Amino acid sequence: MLSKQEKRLKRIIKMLQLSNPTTVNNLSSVMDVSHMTIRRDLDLLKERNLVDIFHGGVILKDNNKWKRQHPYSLSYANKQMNQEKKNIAAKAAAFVESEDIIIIDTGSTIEYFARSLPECIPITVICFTLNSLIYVSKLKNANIIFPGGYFHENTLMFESKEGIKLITSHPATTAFISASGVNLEIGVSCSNKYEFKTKTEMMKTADRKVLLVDSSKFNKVENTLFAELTDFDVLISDTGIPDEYMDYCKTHGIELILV
Amino acid sequence: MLSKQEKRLKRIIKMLQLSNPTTVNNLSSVMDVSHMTIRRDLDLLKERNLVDIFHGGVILKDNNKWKRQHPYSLSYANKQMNQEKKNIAAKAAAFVESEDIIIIDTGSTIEYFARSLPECIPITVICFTLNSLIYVSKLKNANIIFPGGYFHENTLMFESKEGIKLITSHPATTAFISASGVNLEIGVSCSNKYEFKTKTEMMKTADRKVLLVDSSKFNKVENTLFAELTDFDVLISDTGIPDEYMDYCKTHGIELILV
DNA sequence: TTAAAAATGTTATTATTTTAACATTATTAA
DNA sequence: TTAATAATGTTAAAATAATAACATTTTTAA
Repeated sequence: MLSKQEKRLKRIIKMLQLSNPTTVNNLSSVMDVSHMTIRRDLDLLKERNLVDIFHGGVILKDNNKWKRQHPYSLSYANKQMNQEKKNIAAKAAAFVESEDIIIIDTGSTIEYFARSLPECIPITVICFTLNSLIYVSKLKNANIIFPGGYFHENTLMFESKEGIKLITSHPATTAFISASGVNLEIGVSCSNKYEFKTKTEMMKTADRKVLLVDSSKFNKVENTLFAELTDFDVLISDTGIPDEYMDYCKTHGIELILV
Repeated sequence: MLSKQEKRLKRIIKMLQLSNPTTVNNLSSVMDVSHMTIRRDLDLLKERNLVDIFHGGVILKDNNKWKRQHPYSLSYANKQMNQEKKNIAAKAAAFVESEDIIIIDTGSTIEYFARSLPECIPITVICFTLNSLIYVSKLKNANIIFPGGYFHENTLMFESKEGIKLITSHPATTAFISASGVNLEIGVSCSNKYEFKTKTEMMKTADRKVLLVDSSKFNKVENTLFAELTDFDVLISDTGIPDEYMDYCKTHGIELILV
């Protein structure tokens, strides 16, 4: 026999399946318990990873949503910064203008960026990861250039000498680049050696360099250094970055955007 | 040209597609407009029946018309021959052996072939279409080489000079090739001029050439001729092919397999 | 049954969001 | 260009929701 509370939890889930999301007030009035009881129930459901709570209500989590919809996405180890990444990506998308030739890097933030690209202005997109390609290829307004090469499963990236040549011969107006480590003294780094050539080539050819990194990457150094922070024109991150980086950007003329 | 507001509306929908629901505050901060502007936008979207508004935020209606189809498969004009294509693909997959380096062509039959590839022997796959890549990239037993280039939406194919070089520098043991026209006198043809270089290069470098075509393609000639029938070592088709092709294969030493 | 524990309810305070009125800025058409 | 109009921004007051502390009820187990 289920406890009263467990029965309520089941009923909440059922109600959510009927209309998602719903409000604390609605649940409270329909189930004839106080809003505090509902809130405590929701806290439990949240702990069990079944719902998300927002100001005023709840939404049912679709746990398999990610896998079902996007089987080619990276299996993100750290989903902690997902909202920040999405916001950073959305901000970056505003930098894309009509007739731009943009080149985009690897990583989950960049995948979100690819998913945020405008659909109403003509652009050319150079990309070299499968996860981004899947979204970019849907754009009706984009020419797509994919410098191919050898496949790396962990990043879903392709790279080769020939691919580098394709990048070199198509100078981008803006490069949107990610990193797994950003350090004032040491520089900007990534996790895989094979990324180096592609990253540095993007940096060389692109007119404007935009770095997209969430704040969790700051003060870290990963195994492959590929740029100085001053090599970038724009840095987009979230408000969690250390203060010294704000000062650094100011004094070194890097446009800093925090979401 | 869309108005600023319409652009914002599109962007709001996009952000919702990334994370649903979302808050007025989040939208306002990411898009750098006041919350009142967002509220007015949301009112519009609500009027258009695209979203629901609740205290604090918005949720995307799941009947929304912005949901795009997944266009990673070719929109097969002729689904008549689908079963034949699948059977042809399955037969062809039996030709793949351990340590093989195979290169695979464009088209729906080849997509079925990619989906039929063995999962238990180590192979290297060279492919250059998005639809095949999506299946090949799931294989745990395959090294993948993707000669990149410019994207062609109708065939989901990529091609470029640099891609050709990658093909040349990785001679395949077997090439699995498709065609949209097979004609005894004229030869084997495809529908798009841009396929020519890639197809002829595959033919040149591969040790063994296998042609996969269903019987509906016989006696047809499409605009770009890329080979003679005698250039192939194996022809896999279905029992609907004209008799003269059977004789031809016999007299010209082409292994003919009908499913 | 009863005391202890757990669950639920009540209330006031705090935090957040909404609304509405008006100011400012951008866009449009003459 | 200017005047008119539309779009967006600002602000303060009103409405709603969240939190926390404590009261009450229900459940549990001796």
